[in-house]
This record gives sequence, C-alpha cells and structure tokens, in this order.
Amino acid sequence: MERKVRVRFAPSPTGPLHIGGVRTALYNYLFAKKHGGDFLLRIEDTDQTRFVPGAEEYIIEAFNWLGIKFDEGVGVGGDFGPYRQSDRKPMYKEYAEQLLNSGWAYYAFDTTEELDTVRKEFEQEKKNFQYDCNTRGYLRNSLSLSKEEVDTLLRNNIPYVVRFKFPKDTEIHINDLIRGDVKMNSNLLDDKVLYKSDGMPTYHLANIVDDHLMNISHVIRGEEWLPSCPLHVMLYKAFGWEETMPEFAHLPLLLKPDGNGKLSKRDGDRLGFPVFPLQWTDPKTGDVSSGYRESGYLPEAVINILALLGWNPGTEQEIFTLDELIDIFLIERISKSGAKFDLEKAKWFNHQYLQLMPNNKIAEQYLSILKEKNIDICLEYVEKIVGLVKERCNFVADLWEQSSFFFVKPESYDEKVIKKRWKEDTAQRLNEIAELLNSIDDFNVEKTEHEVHSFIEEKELNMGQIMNCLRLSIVGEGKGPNLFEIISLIGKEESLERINTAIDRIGKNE
RNA sequence: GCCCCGUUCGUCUAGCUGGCCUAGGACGCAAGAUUUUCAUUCUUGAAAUCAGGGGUUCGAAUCCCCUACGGGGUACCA
Repeated sequence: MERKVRVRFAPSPTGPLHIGGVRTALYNYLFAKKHGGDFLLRIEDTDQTRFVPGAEEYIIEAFNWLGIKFDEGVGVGGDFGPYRQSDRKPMYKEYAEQLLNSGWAYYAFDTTEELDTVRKEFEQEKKNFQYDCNTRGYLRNSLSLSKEEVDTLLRNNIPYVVRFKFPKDTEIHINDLIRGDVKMNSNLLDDKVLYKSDGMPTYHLANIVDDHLMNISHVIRGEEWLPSCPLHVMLYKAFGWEETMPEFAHLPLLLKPDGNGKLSKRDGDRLGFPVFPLQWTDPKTGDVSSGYRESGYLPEAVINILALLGWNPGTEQEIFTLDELIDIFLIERISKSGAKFDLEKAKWFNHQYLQLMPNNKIAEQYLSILKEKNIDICLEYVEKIVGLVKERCNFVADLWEQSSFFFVKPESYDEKVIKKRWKEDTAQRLNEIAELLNSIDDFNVEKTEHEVHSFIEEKELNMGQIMNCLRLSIVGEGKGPNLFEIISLIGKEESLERINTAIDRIGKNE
C-alpha cells in the first residue's frame, strides 16, 4: 500500500521567516494537498541561544495571511505532538543512547576551547581539521579513552556531546526527487554532534527522530541541507528505520537579485523589495523590516509569485489560484538552479490580482487610506472611483496617486500642459463650456459628453482645443480617466467651481 | 582548501527520452495602434552563437569529458 503523504515545514524561530522559507512551505503544502496528504508545522527550537520571542507567532500569522493551512502542528495540535522540539526535549536522549549502545555514536568530551586549539594547529599546517575517522582516534572520546576513563568522566558529570560515528569507505546515495542520484563518500564527512552538552539534540538528531515519529513521508527543504543529507540517510540506517525513510527533495535557493549569495534575513529592505511576508520589528534593536502585506501585496499574488520562482507547470499559464496550483503541481518540475527575485514582475502579478479583486473589496481598503487623509466619504462613491482607476494601479496604495483629484481640488496646474495647451482664447472657451455645463440639468456622463462634443463641432473646433484644458482645470494635470466620468462624479457645482478657479489662476497665459 | 549542487534573452523560465529550435513564453525595454490626456489594453520589435572547449552522432541546448564561473556546505546554528 502506498504510504500516506505527510510533509512538514520546520522553521526555527530565530526571527521573521523570509520568503525563501515561505516558498519552501508553499511547495510542501502544494505537494501534500496534491496527494491528499497532511502538512504539519514543527518548530525547531533546539538552539536556545538563538530563540527570538515573537518569531513563532509571526510564522503562524504569516501563513494565516497567505491562506496556507496546517493540518497539524504548533497552533493546531494533532496526534503526533508536541510539535515544538523544546517540548520534546526529554525524548531525544533515549535515541542518542540507542545509537551509543549500538555503536553508531560515541561520547566526546573535548571542550570547545580544545577543539579550537586543534583547529588552529591544523590551520597553521594549512590543513583542514575535521572530527572524523582520521582524527577521532586521538581526541578525547569514548573511542580513544578506556572504558574506565569514560565511566569516570560520566560519573563526575563532565560535560559531553554525542557524535555520530561515520563508517569508513562507505558510499552514501541520496535519491533526490529533484536532483536524482547524489552520492558522497563517508570518509569526507565529519562526525557530527547529535546531542549537545546542554541536553538538547542538534538539528540532525531531532529532525530525524521527529520525522520518523511523525510519520513524515517526504522531506522537502532548501538546498542548504543537501550536504548534510548523507548524515540523515545514515541515521535512518543506524536507527533501523530504512523502511520508512522519507524521500528527499532539495529545493534551489532564492538568490539576492543584486550581487551574489542566497537571500538572507539580513537583506531586509536594502534590496528595495520586502524579504518578509509581514512587517517585522526586531524586539532587540527595534529595527523595522517591511513585509509584503504592509507593502500592499495581495496574498494570492505573493503565492503566485513564489510558486513560479523555481517551478512552472510547463504551460504558458502564469496566473493560478491556490487550488489550481495544487492541481497541477509536480515536484519533478521544480528547477535545479537558484532564482533571483524580480521586483517588476512581482508588481505585475499584483496588478493582475488587483484587477481580479471586486471593486467593493478594494474600496473598503482604500477607504481606510482616505480616512487617514481625513477624507470622510461613502463607500459607494469610492467604489465607483475604484472602478475607474484601478486598472492603472499595481497596489491599493497607488489609488491615491491616480484619483486624489476626486477628493481634493487641484492645488496647482501642470506647467507643461499649460505651455502646450493653454492658448489665448482658452479662458473664453472654458467660460463658454462652463455656461454650457451649467445649463445641463441631467448632469451625467452621456449627457455632458454629448453636449460638449456638439459644442466643439458647432464651433468648428477640435477636441484638443477644449478637452486638454478642461481636464487641466478639473484635474490639475494632463492625466486621468475619462473626463466626463470625472465631472459627473464630482458633480456640476464642483466642476464649475474648478473651471472658474482655473480661469482665474491661469488667466490668459500671456 | 575540500565536498556537493548548478550554468538557455537583463530577470523568471520552455526545452526533459537527441532532428518539429532559423531556441518558445512572461516581466522589463522600444516602436506603433487606441485615447481629449496619462495609464491600461492590443500589435510589432530588439534581446540568449543555449558559460567555454573537446568528444559521441548523419545530426546536440539536449548524451559524455574537461575547464571556467555561480551557489551551498564545511559549528555543541538551523
């Protein structure tokens, strides 16, 4: 029988989650849902020194915003808990002991200082120190020391770590779902610490134990884990869990768009685009890093952007709902090379999603921006404006730039337009137009448009002689949607007032 | 240094089992059309000698090897 798909996203709460992490989670989620499986959130907080308060809550809130739901884990519960590794602390020791007893691991009593000294000695000889099959023989561990010595050290509570004993001359194969067969020779690998002197497991031990206990079927994680994957594979073997060892898939990394290197949390706002899903305030320094949510990105757009950064369905479709993504997601189609984030394309995606969003929803958000500007206005009016200008916006916040003239009169008039369009007879013509508009009782788009156009025809003028300056007087600039839509929305009185003000202020332009 | 992974337009990428590739799409860029204007939209265009060099083959972006470059790892961090 096919094993049920169970995948996990396992961040460590060392700060805000960056978009690379979000993408990893997204791919896990898509894979799980595609196969009718479970998606769990496990918090890997084995390094107590790097714990950052608020990080866990941040992670949960971020996925909440994005609409990615966990089936199990921190914040949701489940049958395989606890899902926070610090809460699982007592259980790791027995697994470390199991390896100790079976000879797959050994005690090491070397202090950090001792190891540093050895490292320096190696460096001086231009050699690289590694705690491995070649060096463990003369370091202080249960392999080099006599049984009595080891017992004495343990009895006296001398701090120790447990290290994995990598076998010699073994070729370790990883069958990666994305990269295929990857092999490494065990002689080049070092005896990693599995269990720290503070009584906590390292990532490697905790990860394998938890994945096993939680019945994880597939491990989908960043490429930075590929080098330590042989250790993980060997651990499954050492525990005798080979039969249920998950399949591995190592994702390409998200790279910095400017220089080189992988995108990191520290890149923050340096790059001109958010690196985090939500805004984050560093609890220690108070530094604020911008987030996609606060920058006006729609969650659906962020998901779409991330999904296509390193994966594509092989068709020419580019806009996908989450459900569509689940439907067509194939892990084999994830690319092997790292991807750089493209800000322009990200904006384009958000533009697409903004157009898809109902006007009243956009209007609700715009209303709160207007409120901040002390503009108190009804939703229906704003909704109409949104319908008129949203196609020129990438973000809800762009609406103001495109529609402020609906709410406030022009304070100045674009000099370039005046120079180009405001002629000697313009003031006179606009007076006539004002008069004409004033005579219209049914002040709607069709009527005003018809009347003004007839006027232009009758006087044998061309559109350019009237329309541009009329727009200038209403908007203050030579831009914006259909002018008759604008005047019908702001109303007759306001329109006339603006025309008269413009005539007064620009005058004859002599 | 050593180990591992990668390398197609500026960017994201299609191309996987070699011939349909004079290398396709998208973003961005340029031009034109539409518009009273700006933007949107539409059309067209420029843009990769497929990192370089060797093979294999009638034929290679696609297979093999070497080199270069990029990335990752090399912690009692994850």
